[in-house]
Amino acid sequence: MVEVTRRRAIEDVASELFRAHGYAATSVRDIARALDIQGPSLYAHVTSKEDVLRAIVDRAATRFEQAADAALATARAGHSAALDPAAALAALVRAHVRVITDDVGTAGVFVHEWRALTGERRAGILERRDAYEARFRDLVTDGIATGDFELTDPAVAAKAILGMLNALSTWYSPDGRLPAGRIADHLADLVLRMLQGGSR
Amino acid sequence: MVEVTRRRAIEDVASELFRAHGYAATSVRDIARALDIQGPSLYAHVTSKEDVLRAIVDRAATRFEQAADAALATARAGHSAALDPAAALAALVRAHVRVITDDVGTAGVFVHEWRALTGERRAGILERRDAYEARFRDLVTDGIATGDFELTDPAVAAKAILGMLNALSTWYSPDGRLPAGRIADHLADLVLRMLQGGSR
DNA sequence: CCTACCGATCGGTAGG
DNA sequence: CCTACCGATCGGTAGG
Repeated sequence: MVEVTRRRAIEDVASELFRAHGYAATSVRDIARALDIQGPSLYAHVTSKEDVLRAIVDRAATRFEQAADAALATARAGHSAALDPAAALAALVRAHVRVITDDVGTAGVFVHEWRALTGERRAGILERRDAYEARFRDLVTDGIATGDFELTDPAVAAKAILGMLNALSTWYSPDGRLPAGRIADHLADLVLRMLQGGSR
Repeated sequence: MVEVTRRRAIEDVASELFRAHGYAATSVRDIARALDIQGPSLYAHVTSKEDVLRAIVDRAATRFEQAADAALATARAGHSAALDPAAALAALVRAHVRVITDDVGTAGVFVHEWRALTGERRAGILERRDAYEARFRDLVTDGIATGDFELTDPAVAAKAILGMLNALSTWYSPDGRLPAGRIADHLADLVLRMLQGGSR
């Protein structure tokens, strides 16, 4: 968390507080206190408390989207013809896990606190969340079509995968037993096995 | 949600509001309004807002624990000797799903809003959550020992399973496409496949 | 970035 | 279960 601007420092501090205590339970003065300034001084840098939340959630959404773009582009690069659904999904899972472990505060806010947004901001982020979930669902559907995956409901599978991955934002700690890379290995493995079913 | 006492009606209304908007974002007057009474009138039935949360979370914890007890007792009943870990875990998953779908408001509060508890109440519920998670983890460990399951980290697997099941409290609706029973079928299937790995 | 301050709302109490 | 009310805190503004 090396901040270049004051605005960014505010968002970093706020994302950690929002993740730990929730948006509604975090006051503007709590954020200010963590930065060693007075509450009203925050308004020299932000227009409202909700705007801070919007900025955090927006940035997190962008990070998830870009990581997914990069992961799928790489997975596709290897294969001139059709995409290997299992390899693509594994890449997508690893990318998602990396976004969370790289900044568990921001990711946790994206996962849990977007509900505190109102009006258009809420609608906009809901749309992006749905589109992101669709990437997982579509890949599962592809894998069923190619015969790589063996299951009947891609929508439930996508909800299950994202639920299991997003829970990471509640239990991951950089100081934990497992390094982020090992966790990504385990989760990608669990997801693939869940979908592939195998000859059993 | 057929309430016998006023106190229970308060908890039912509050659990739905807490689940939908969060504990901190729900005011005592919001709860009262949903019951068509004045805010202060609530205090004839409860001692504090946090006590309402505590009661909801306590009851939810008890429901999860009792459902797990019953599921494991049934799974054990069939086998005079050693327990079949796959069958036991499937029963545990189904029981967990049923508790959520039977009352998604209360379950959602248990899953997400217990953090708003303070002091001893928070510590107490954290202990019960840990013990509950240990049931899943221990069954996974058993299954690895018997050779039924094929994976290396039971702790990560337990977190993954509960994360995927608990996400149900954010997307399940009684009016949804799939009836609760079908969802339980899908999730139990996904969990078992995730653990069994198979000969692939 | 500060002090001084605003109206609104919060959880909760008194007294019926 | 009500009205009247409490001190504390909320997000935010004015004016430097």
